[in-house]
Amino acid sequence: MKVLIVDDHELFRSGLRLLLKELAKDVEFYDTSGVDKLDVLCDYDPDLVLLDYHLPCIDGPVAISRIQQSFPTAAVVVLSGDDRPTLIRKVLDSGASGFIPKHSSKELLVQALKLVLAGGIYLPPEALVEHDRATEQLSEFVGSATSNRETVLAGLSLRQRETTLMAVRGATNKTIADELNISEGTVKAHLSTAYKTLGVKNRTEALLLLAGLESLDNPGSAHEA
Amino acid sequence: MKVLIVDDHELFRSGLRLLLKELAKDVEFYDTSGVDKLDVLCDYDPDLVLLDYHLPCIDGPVAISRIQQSFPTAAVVVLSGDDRPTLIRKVLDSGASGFIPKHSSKELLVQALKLVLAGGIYLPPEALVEHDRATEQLSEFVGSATSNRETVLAGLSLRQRETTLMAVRGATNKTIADELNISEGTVKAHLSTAYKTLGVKNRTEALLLLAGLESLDNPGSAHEA
DNA sequence: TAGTTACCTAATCTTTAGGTTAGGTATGTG
DNA sequence: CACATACCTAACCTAAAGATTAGGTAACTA
Repeated sequence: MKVLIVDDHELFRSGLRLLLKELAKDVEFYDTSGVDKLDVLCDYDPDLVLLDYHLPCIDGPVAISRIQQSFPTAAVVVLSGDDRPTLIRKVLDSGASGFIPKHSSKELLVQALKLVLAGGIYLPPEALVEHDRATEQLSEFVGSATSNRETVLAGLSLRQRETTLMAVRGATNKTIADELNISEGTVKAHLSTAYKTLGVKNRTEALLLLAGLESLDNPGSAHEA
Repeated sequence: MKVLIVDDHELFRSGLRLLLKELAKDVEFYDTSGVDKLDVLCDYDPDLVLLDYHLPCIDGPVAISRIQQSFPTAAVVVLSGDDRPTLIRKVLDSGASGFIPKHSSKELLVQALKLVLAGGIYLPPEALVEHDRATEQLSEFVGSATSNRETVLAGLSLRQRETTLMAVRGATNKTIADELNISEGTVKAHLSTAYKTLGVKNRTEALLLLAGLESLDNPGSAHEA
């Protein structure tokens, strides 16, 4: 296996080399002090790149993407003394397969790297600490909720849309009827045909569909990837 | 090392046992089909708990926290066939140390578990797919969806939780009754009291509450007088 | 012990939801 | 013109949902 270490501290590089002997017997090392010297290594083709995030004179994410350009098949793992969640997130979003704080134990480092080489992504505990309150969260939820919404509702007529949306927000048929100044029977008819075109059986399922939660959890009737 | 496997499929449990023989020589297994049987194992004290997320009749996050109560020192890893980012996030937020999609390779599973046991957290690649798109906007949507869920459901009894969760996922009273082996009347009674404590009037409102969407707001062209 | 509380159970009755059919209008097309 | 289509309307009738009442058990308390 070929490993490339990118770090400007010679001492750290050699320490890392020793450490990684535990990863596998047949490790072939190459290391460099900066990303700007990658061109020389164009035929090296490493399986794993260990990158010190705080290189002088180059931005971390830029370094990551430059490495990925040079070695598309390599897994990039970032090492850093700074383990703030924001940074970790940034690194992973830049395409790295792992983030390992420098204060990690030897065992953890080795396991994390093995994991990455097995195709996984390593995320240190610190990355999650701040999550709840702090910041980003994916809103594949909101995203798909609203976009699903538009596309799915497109197949409905005006009255069908109106009644369905109101029903799905908790209104009773009676309420909807009053609101729209039509009879309750009419509301039911609209809902019925709307359900049919949406492929659902009742307002609960309609809500699940429109909210983009095929299931609130379980696979029952979810679409498969 | 002691490993506890919680899954309702006997076949999956035994397959997993075989697989995990590769993890270490001195593995001591115990497995069970449901979280409700944990009391029996109170003196077992596992190092690692492998949990199937989609257990019948129990909410995933509830299962996780119940396991953590019973075995505070154990690392909980969730296995699931469903690998949507929302779910993964939910699992990690519930305190699990890892999420492993069931479609993962044997190697990846083993490495991920080693990693978790070394103190890390494993996150599958799928978890990051959607991130870029929505990273800035941390859906207090999902956030409040899950956390609301826990706190709100806390006020319900076991049966009330079960029936409510099933109802809210689109199941009919009849289906719920069959699933739980009780009469439809009983289901209705449970739901009725659940609604009362939740402060809602029907399953649609319950779903809106639990999903954290007070408002599925504003359609492009909804109500018009 | 009796009394209280919490929970699961279930049958009843009322209300709400949903399916079906059908009439009305306003289009567009041969 | 006759014909078809799409949509809004609404009155049925059945099915599902929800409220109410009530019996039974276990645990806890006076």
